[in-house]
Amino acid sequence: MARKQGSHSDITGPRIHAAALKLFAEHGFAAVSMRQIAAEVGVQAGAIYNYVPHKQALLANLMRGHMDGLLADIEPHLPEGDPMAALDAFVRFHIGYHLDRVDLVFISYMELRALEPENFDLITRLRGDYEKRLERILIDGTRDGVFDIADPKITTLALIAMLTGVTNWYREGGRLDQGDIADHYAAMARRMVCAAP
Amino acid sequence: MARKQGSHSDITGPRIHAAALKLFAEHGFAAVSMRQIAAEVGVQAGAIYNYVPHKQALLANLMRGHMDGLLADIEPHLPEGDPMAALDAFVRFHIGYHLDRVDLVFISYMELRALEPENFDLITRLRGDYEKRLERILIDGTRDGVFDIADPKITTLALIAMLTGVTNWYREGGRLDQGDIADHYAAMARRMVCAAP
DNA sequence: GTGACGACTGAACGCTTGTTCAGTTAACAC
DNA sequence: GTGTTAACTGAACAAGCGTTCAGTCGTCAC
Repeated sequence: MARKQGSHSDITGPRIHAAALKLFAEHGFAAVSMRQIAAEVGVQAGAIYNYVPHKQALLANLMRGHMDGLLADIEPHLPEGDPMAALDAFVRFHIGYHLDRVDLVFISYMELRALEPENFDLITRLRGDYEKRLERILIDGTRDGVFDIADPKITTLALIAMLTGVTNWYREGGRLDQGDIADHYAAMARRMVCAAP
Repeated sequence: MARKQGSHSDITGPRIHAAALKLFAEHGFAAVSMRQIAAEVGVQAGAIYNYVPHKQALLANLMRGHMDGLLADIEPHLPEGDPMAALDAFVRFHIGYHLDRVDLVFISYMELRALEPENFDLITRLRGDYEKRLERILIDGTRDGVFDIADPKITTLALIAMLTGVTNWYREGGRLDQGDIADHYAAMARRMVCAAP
């Protein structure tokens, strides 16, 4: 038996990537075999190679898609000219975007080392671009005197680590919903960048 | 040829664990083979089984040792009765301890999922114990009115994520040394838990 | 000098890995 | 109805996996 019913090329490709995402997040890139991914889709391992040249590309595609989406989506979310509002917007965007894509975030942080140098450099550069968005806000706010920040680079990294950490413990249906969480983190972020009393 | 010179049993065991630590941190647990670990030590793969019953135990030993050390070491570092001083001490201890053990921290966060349920539960519980130390400080400080914290649980998780994030970018000989970094993070932590101006 | 023992080798075990490819079949164009 | 093609199977490939174990050989106690 070969094709089962109708043409599947436009649906199998995404399904393979979705299965890979799920399994990579659950077990790690190296611990997942092409056969497991194929089984999740309901297909033989060989079929995957109609859509992807090798296993590495599966991971690279997922990460690349994640970073591209992240950079494209944040652009319209950041108001110009008001650093405090921009920081607030960044926090809420970051938490919302990441909580909606926990698996993607997870593998993008965990499996960087599984990438070949070329892909590694690309993803690292894109992540740097994203962090620059926040650093820009902090620098602008410091220049305007609305923030009091000793080292914008460190504060950027501290904030991003703090925000991304949410994905490690957030569970849907838990004590707090996404809105509550975003409120808390926005408040903490605001305190971090303002002068102490 | 068997033994090369002198008795090695008390040195080979630690060397195997050290090699495993290095390689797990570099490539991930699943991506490292027993033969690679053995080669790093200068021994055949079979020799590892004189020291460890299976690969999984190698990982579990490393994580267990890390968490035990962490919990034992923090105890004498936290002053009683002064939440602000305790928070400061916690921040400095956490950063110092983690920056001295970047590889251990890395695999303890990354490879949790590679543990079998029994080991997973153990490590997760130990980590919870550690986080409780910080949460206790925050709760005490809030009770005493020196902190202003809406949700101690969330602030705990936010602080720990922020602090542990340092291990992702710190490089020895970089722009800032450990002391500078600890100062910055201590200041940020203080702001996070105090009422905004 | 002899015997016991601990530390290690090296080969082997059955299995799984990523990847390739000739062959099969449903769907579509004409 | 025929021919073409896209989608997929299923078997095969060499390589590598974790683990076991009989055998080898320094070292030490007596």
